[in-house]
Amino acid sequence: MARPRQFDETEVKTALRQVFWEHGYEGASYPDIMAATGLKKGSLYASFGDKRALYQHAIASYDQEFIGGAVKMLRDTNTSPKDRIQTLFTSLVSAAQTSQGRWGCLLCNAAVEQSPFNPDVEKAVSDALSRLRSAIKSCVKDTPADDKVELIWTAYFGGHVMVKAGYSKAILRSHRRQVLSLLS
Amino acid sequence: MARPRQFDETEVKTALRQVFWEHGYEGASYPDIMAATGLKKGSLYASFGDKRALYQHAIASYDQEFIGGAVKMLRDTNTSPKDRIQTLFTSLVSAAQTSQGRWGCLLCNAAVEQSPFNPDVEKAVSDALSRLRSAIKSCVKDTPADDKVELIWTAYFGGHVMVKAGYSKAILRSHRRQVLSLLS
DNA sequence: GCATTACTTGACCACACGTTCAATTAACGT
DNA sequence: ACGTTAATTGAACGTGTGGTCAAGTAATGC
Repeated sequence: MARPRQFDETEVKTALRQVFWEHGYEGASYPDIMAATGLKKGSLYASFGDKRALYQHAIASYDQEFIGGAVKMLRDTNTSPKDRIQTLFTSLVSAAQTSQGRWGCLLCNAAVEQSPFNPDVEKAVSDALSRLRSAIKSCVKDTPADDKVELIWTAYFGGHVMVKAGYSKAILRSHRRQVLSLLS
Repeated sequence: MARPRQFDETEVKTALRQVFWEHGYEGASYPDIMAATGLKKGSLYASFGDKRALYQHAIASYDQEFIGGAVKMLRDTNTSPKDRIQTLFTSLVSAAQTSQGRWGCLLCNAAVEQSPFNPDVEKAVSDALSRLRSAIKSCVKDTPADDKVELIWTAYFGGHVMVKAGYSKAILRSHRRQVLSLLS
């Protein structure tokens, strides 16, 4: 056989997720990407493809880790629907004004800056968003918010816009309280 | 005296708004900007400054025209609060899947792609967003949605994310109905 | 030990970017 | 008619971009 890879594929994908999350697609340059992953351009091209492909890997990693986690949480019937929605919006409060920058939600960022220009991004993003919507739907089923799925859904991503815009945790807490009031 | 300007300043600012709205900050190149405004680089620099300044002009134009218009509408007590909120979210439905592309909301786009990196953008965007929030607040005062200002506010910008993501008018209409149900 | 094979490296490419500026053009006051 | 002054033009600049590739390196099977 031949020389084995000197990096862990999952670690690299996590680094890709991080660097595109922080800088956006166009804002992340190869120097940034190389610094984040520890790989040189050549290795990145050989193993993962061009910049667009790297971005798709970043989206996939975010989808799997964060959207996947949220969906699982929202569908966990061991806790009350209200607790689950509270957990979802608490992650938003945590995302506001952290010391490590305001990254918002990678999917939300990708939707805004890339979906209209890149069909692959559009598909990956809308798939993930729709999955979250379904999870919210199943969570609020048989609650007073049964007929307010889209409202809760957009409120979640609108909250991420506010995080990017620089609003405080206090605003996001008010926001969370108002969402939770729909469920009682 | 000297040679007068051969362009209308307001028209150029409108063109700047359009081109950054469509392509985003980094996505709009000078060829794009020159085509949209009809001015050459030199004139743009002499009259409006560098690319960051052009972007600020675009944001200001959007703020004045669209946010200003929405604020005025929301504060117009000649129509019912519900009608006013309906008008606001009908603009969202119209923004979905138009033939001329999915531009969303320039302020929302600017928040996501530039606010964390450009303090001037951050200030202009959060000012405008806050003004809209105040207008929503005054609109829903003394309605059942009196305590749901942040929810309606984020739902509006979350809706713009969905427009960018490519969702249909039908989804946006459901969304509008759910927002309006808060007011009755 | 050696050939094979895959991974890694860094130099290199063409191009597009935002920006600058000297030269040109055109309107005004005199 | 002319000089002044600002607006306009287009070529040029340096830099950074995403992408390529031949040479070097290291692990495996024989």
